[in-house]
Amino acid sequence: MNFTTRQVEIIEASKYLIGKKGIQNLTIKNLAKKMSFSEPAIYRHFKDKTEILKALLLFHREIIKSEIIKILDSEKPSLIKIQEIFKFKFKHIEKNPAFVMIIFSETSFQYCSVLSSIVSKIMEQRSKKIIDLLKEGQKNNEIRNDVEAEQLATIIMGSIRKTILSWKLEGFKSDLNLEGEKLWLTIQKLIKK
Amino acid sequence: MNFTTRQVEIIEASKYLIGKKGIQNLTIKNLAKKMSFSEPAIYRHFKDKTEILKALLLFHREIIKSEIIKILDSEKPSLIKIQEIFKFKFKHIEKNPAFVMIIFSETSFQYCSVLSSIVSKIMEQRSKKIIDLLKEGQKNNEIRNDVEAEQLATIIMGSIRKTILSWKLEGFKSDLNLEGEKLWLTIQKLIKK
DNA sequence: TCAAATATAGTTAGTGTTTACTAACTTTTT
DNA sequence: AAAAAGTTAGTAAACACTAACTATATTTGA
Repeated sequence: MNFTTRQVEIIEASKYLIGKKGIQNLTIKNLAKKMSFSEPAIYRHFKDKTEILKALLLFHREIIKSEIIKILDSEKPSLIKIQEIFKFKFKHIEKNPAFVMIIFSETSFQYCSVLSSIVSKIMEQRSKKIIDLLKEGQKNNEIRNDVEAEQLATIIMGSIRKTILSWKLEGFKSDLNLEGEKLWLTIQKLIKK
Repeated sequence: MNFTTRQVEIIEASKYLIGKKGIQNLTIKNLAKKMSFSEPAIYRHFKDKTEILKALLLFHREIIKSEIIKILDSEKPSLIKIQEIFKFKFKHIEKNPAFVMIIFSETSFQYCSVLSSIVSKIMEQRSKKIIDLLKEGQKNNEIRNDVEAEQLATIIMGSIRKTILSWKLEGFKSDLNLEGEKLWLTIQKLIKK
């Protein structure tokens, strides 16, 4: 998980390319052009293309993970914590459109079990954290407990994804943070006790 | 939108290939093999590969549309109608795994604006129908009206997608219809008055 | 301290494979 | 007779990746 400066540069360039035209825009040729050196030079820094995508996923996972841990470690009520994770997700996506492409490209990764299992694991870990938070909230009487935390987590994560997807399909036109806030107000009303 | 028998056969074969190994498994070569004739023969029935995917999307859209209209035209309460659409979606997906792949491959279609706009339009139309149903339900005092119908639609559609996605990422192991029923029970509790 | 040795990071030129698609011909159906 | 639906053989482009070479730092040993 320790990357050289050049490796980070290549990861950033990959992010740029994916963000602009999707996964299929990440070719060694385009990457080399963006880095303004030759194609074989890429292979001095990464064994193959899969390693680049793997690095991209892991690099970003760490950034997000540390941010979420910061939120979880605070001494705030569960509902506020969920709200903060909510806000962070939308802010992060708006800043890193490349990551949207990656999030929605489980299908593109299907040919490569290594990558799809990384995406799958990331999603599972996120789910777990949300579920724990919801259970905590239910215990503290902040969140209604006539419904299962697992289902609530599905609803929360699903609606976040859907909002982001609609934003993407509409060509990133609307204000994603605003959409996120509107969604949160509704979610909050539905789940709080 | 009128397809010949051979065209329908090719659409079915495409569905099979995508369902098995994803979009990237749909190549003219594989398609020809599955149809047990030569590659150029495909081009006697479709101008190019994009036309095949377009046909696949439109063909299925019609099937789903007619089913949903049947539900909408009945004289049942809105909440029951939503439940029926809910059930239908899960049943349909379990029967047609290929369609899951297509639903989750907006990214793969990004290179082709024709295809991505079809997917985008299908989603938008579905959204509209759900929103109308929810508004109807709010008017009839079946559904809580302290939240916007648009947001509820996002939550409903998002959580359906998320449930299907988890099922897919887990390798289609769990009972999708059961998951759907569990989700509905929760959604119902959250949205009804 | 400084030249030789070595490791690092780049180059050009090219390979083999896969891809969608076509030209030209043949068989089958109408 | 002609239209429709198939065939073989092939093309051009895109792709990930490699071999072999070169320039540039970095390390090492007298």
